[in-house]
Amino acid sequence: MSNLKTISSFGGLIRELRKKQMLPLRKVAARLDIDPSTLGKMEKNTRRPTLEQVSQLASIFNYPAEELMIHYFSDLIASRIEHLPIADQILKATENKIKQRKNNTL
Amino acid sequence: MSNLKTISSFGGLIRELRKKQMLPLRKVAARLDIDPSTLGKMEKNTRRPTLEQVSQLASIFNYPAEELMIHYFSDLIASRIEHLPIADQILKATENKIKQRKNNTL
DNA sequence: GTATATTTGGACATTATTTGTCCGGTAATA
DNA sequence: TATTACCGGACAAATAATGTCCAAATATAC
Repeated sequence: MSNLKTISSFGGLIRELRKKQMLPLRKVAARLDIDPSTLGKMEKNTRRPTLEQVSQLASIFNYPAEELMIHYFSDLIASRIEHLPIADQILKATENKIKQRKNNTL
Repeated sequence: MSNLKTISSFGGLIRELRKKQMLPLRKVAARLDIDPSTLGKMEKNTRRPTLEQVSQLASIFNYPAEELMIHYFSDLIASRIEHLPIADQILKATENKIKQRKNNTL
């Protein structure tokens, strides 16, 4: 039940992964070289990890880094625009811009 | 020729709008209460306006605020992820999350 | 071609946001 | 009950975003 469609947040996902391996925050936090409290906040989506921490987490939990990155960035973007009525249009426009810019530099 | 599909950047758009009205940076900057240089950078996409400045620009140029906002946010997001090979998947995941969260709070 | 106005870009300053710590309280577990 | 884990708020440090100033480059008007 933990694929991109059912797990909705980065924090929820890494918490699941940690629980599955029966690790306390303390242990994982030590490997990331941060305070357990900070990691706890990441799991509650009130703090964001750095990109490097995202890779480290993927490696610690032996989880595909790419998928974790997708969760990381989509959370980041969603948090920024989900409250707007034009969120959908923004995403479409973004898609178009990226396509267009890619073509222009080929 | 200045619709969402052909104009690719926020800066390019506001520059076009300003030129169409034959206004120097100086004049528009004065209305935004910022240095002309800052506005110039916004037009070159090396500085971002605040959200309030986006509305002000819409009003100054008599351009639909919503559309300008779409340009603003899509530029913001594109700049952050366009260099990634997984950009597209991120956008899809974002879309899904937003949909899902909207349903969960209905 | 000179004078004037506009635009550009870099160094620096200011402010806002993000990330992290510390610590005291609460909840769960042995 | 003792121990371990987790939570959450106040504060601190680091980073990023926004803005200014100024001098050089460009364009426009005379």
